[in-house]
Amino acid sequence: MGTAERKEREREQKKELILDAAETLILQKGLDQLNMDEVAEQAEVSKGSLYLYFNNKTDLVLGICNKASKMLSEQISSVLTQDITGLEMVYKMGENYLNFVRSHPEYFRSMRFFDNLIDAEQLGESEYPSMCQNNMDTAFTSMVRAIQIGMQDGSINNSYNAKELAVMLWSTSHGMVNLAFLHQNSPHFELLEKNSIDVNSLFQEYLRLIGCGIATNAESIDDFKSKIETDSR
Amino acid sequence: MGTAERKEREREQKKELILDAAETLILQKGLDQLNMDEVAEQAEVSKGSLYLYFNNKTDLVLGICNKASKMLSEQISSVLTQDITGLEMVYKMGENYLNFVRSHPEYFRSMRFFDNLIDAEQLGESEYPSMCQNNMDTAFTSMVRAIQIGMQDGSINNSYNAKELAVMLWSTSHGMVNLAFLHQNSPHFELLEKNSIDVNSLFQEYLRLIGCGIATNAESIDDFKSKIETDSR
DNA sequence: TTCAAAAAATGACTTTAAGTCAAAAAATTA
DNA sequence: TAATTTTTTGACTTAAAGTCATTTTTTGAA
Repeated sequence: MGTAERKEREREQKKELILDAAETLILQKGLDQLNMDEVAEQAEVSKGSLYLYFNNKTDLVLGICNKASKMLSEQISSVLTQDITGLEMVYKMGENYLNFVRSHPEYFRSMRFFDNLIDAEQLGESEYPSMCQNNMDTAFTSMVRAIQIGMQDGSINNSYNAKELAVMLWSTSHGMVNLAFLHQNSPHFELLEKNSIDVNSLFQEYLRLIGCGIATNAESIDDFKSKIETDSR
Repeated sequence: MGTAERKEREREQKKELILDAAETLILQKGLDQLNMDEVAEQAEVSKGSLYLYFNNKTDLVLGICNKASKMLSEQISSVLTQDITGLEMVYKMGENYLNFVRSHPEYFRSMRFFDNLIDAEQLGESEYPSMCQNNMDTAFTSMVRAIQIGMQDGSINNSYNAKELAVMLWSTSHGMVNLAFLHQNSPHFELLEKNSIDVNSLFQEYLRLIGCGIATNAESIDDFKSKIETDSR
C-alpha cells in the first residue's frame, strides 16, 4: 500500500523543514542564541512537535551538522574524479574546504559544536554523531586517496606515510580554515587586520608551505606553484 | 592605613579561590557540565558570592581563560631567551604549546570556550576578553620575533613575510594541538587509533613538514632534523 | 460517505539552572 | 562598644529546555 513509505518520506521532509528553520536562526543570531521556542515559531510548528522529530536541542544541532558534514564530504570527495595530479587534488581539497566554510558559516558553526561535544558530553541516543563521523571518515579517506595518487604519479614525496600525512593536512587546514572563519564572522577577532594580512594570500602561502614540504622535488614544486597561480586568476 | 590595598588583595585571593574550584570541576566533568551551584559548593562560598566576584558564568570561565592564556604565553615567550637558532625556537614553541595542552586540558577547554565566544556573543562588561587577547598577542609577537631571528641567523627562509608566516604556524599548530587534545580527552574520537597513528611521531612529522617548508636550504633542514631527533630522545 | 481507531500536533505545565536581592552576618571605625 | 559600612547569604525570580494529557487530523474498514 505504500502508506508507511509515504509517512516516512513526510517525516523526513518535516525534519528538513525544522532543520532549515534552525539554520536560518543560527545564521542570523549565532548558535549560542538558538532558542527552541523561536525554532518552533520559525518552522511554524509547536514546540512539542520539535521533540517528536528530535530528541533534544543537541540532537537538532547535530542534525544540521550531519547535513553540513555530508555536504563538505561530497565537495572534498568530488575532487578525486578530476584529471589532475595527486598534489593538485590535495590543493583543491583544501580550497574546497575553505570555500565551504566561507559560504556556510552556520554549517561550520554546527561542526564546531559537534567538535566540542565529542569531548565532554555523552551523546545519548542520537543517531547523528555516528553519521557525522562517517561523513568525516569519507572525506578523510578521499584525502588519503589523493595522497596515494600523488605518490603514484610522482607529485608527492613518498617518504611520508599516506595516512599520517592526511591527518596532518587535515588538522593544519582545519586550523587555517578556522582562522578564516573567525576573520569573517567575528567582529572581535582582529589578528589579521592588525597585521594587515589578507586571508586569500595567507591561504596561498599555506598551500605553498605545505606544497614545498610534501612535493617530491623542485620541478614538481615549480609545476605546482604555476598551477596555483593559474587557478587563482 | 593600607586597608583598601589589603581588601583588594583579599578580593583577588577570593577570585582565585573560586577560579580554582571551577577548574577542578572542569577537569573532572568538562566545561559543559559546569554548574554554578556546584562551583559555590566546591569553593565553599554561597552562590550569591560567585556573582560578587564575577558578572556571570561566562565571565568566570573567561577568568580561567585569562590564567590559561597567560601561562601559555609565558611558556612560549620564554623560548626567546634560549641560545638557539630561530628555526629551533619555532620548533620549541610548538613543542611547548603541545605540552601545555596535554598537561592542562581544563585550560585548553577554557581557551576553546573563548574561541567560540569571540564569534557569536557580545561579551558584555567583562574585562577578561581583552586581557586574554593581550596574552595571545604577546605569544604571537614572540612567534614573529623567533621567525625574524631565524631570518637573521639564516635558519629560516626569508622569502616569507614574518607575520604572515607566524599566523600560518600559529593556525596550523593550533590545528595539530587540537587534534592531540581530542585524542587525549575524547573517548569518541578515534581517528588516530583507527589509522594506528602515534601523536608524538605525528607531531614530529608536522615539524618536519613545516621545517622543510620554511628552512632556508637542505643543510639547515638536515641540521634541524638532527636537532629534533636529539631532542626527542 | 461515515466513523472508530491510530497517528500527529498542540501548548500549558514541569524542571533545571542562571542570575537577583532583601535581609543577616561580619568587619570597620569613631 | 555601638553605629556604619562592607560582605555574605540562600530563598526567590526568570529563562529556556523538555514533557505530556488533551485535541486535531488522518486512515481505512464497513
